[in-house]
Amino acid sequence: MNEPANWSEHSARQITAAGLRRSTPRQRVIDLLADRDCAVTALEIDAELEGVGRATVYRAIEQLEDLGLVRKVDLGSSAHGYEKIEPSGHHHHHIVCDDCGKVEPFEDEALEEAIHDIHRKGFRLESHEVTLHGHCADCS
Amino acid sequence: MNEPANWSEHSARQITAAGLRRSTPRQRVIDLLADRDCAVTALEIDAELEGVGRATVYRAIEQLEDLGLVRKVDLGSSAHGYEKIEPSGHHHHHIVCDDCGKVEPFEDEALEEAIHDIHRKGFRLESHEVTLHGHCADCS
DNA sequence: ACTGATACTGAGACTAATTCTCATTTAGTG
DNA sequence: CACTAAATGAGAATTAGTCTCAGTATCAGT
Ligand SMILES: [Zn+2]
Ligand SMILES: [Zn+2]
Ligand SMILES: [Zn+2]
Ligand SMILES: [Zn+2]
Repeated sequence: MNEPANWSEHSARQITAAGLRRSTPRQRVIDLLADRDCAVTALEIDAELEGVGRATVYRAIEQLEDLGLVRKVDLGSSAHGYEKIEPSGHHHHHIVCDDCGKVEPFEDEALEEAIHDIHRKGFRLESHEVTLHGHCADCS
Repeated sequence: MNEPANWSEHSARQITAAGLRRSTPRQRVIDLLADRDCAVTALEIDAELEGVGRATVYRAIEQLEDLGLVRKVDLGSSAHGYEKIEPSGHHHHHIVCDDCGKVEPFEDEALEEAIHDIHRKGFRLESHEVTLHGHCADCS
């Protein structure tokens, strides 16, 4: 019961609520992110969105990040992408093949529980990122 | 019962075993990493090691990584550093303050168990990285 | 210790990713 | 419609990281 089609609308509303305007270029970035279920890099977005400037793509991502609508994910070998954050809190983590760079999403309830049980005085925890590294079948 | 003073020697031995030579510049990179208990960025190493070229720093890091002597760690906001890998397998993960960028190491046994229980067909898992994000006391 | 083969090195050119600047356009308000 | 400020795109600037290459240093063999 996810709401992939709604994240775009939800984000547009949050953008407005934050006092920002509804511009076409930014909305196109939002729509592209809404369509993807896993990480996309800033340059991929830039390349895919003809007519939208690089600067705009980076700015949009930054704003969405600030509003907690998008999260940055480490994709190994110095690359990183962004993916939408479902308001439900439902999310996944990533396994990356250190040989070919393939990235695969995964979910694990026990892992989530272990993380939720971590408390650190002097820190208000808000999110987490887990990346498993290994070698995929093709690279073994 | 850690062996912080020995990692440097251990690494030097592995370097030799891999057919590489014992050069002073590379050894200086190793020694610097041996001294640190948490992540250092490549540029920090470069800045701290007068007389050692940037290229050499990056090359040394890459070789140490390939030999499994050093691991890359994500430090939030597009920065990443490297830290030595204890032969014992003993390691820590990181909490980063999304406001000021402060990074703090932590260890959690339950988390490690949860991670070790994860199996993914089509993937031979070898290592993992966990980063908790939040706000430190100073930034709240 | 001398020698040769070759790993290693530093300087700086180069590339790629991201940020910044600024003149122009556009959304939203009245 | 008119005004104001947010937003945009082109491209310059900055940063991080990689590559090239001519000279240097390591090490095995003598
Ligand atoms: Zn993903
Ligand atoms: Zn999680
Ligand atoms: Zn650390
Ligand atoms: Zn661990």
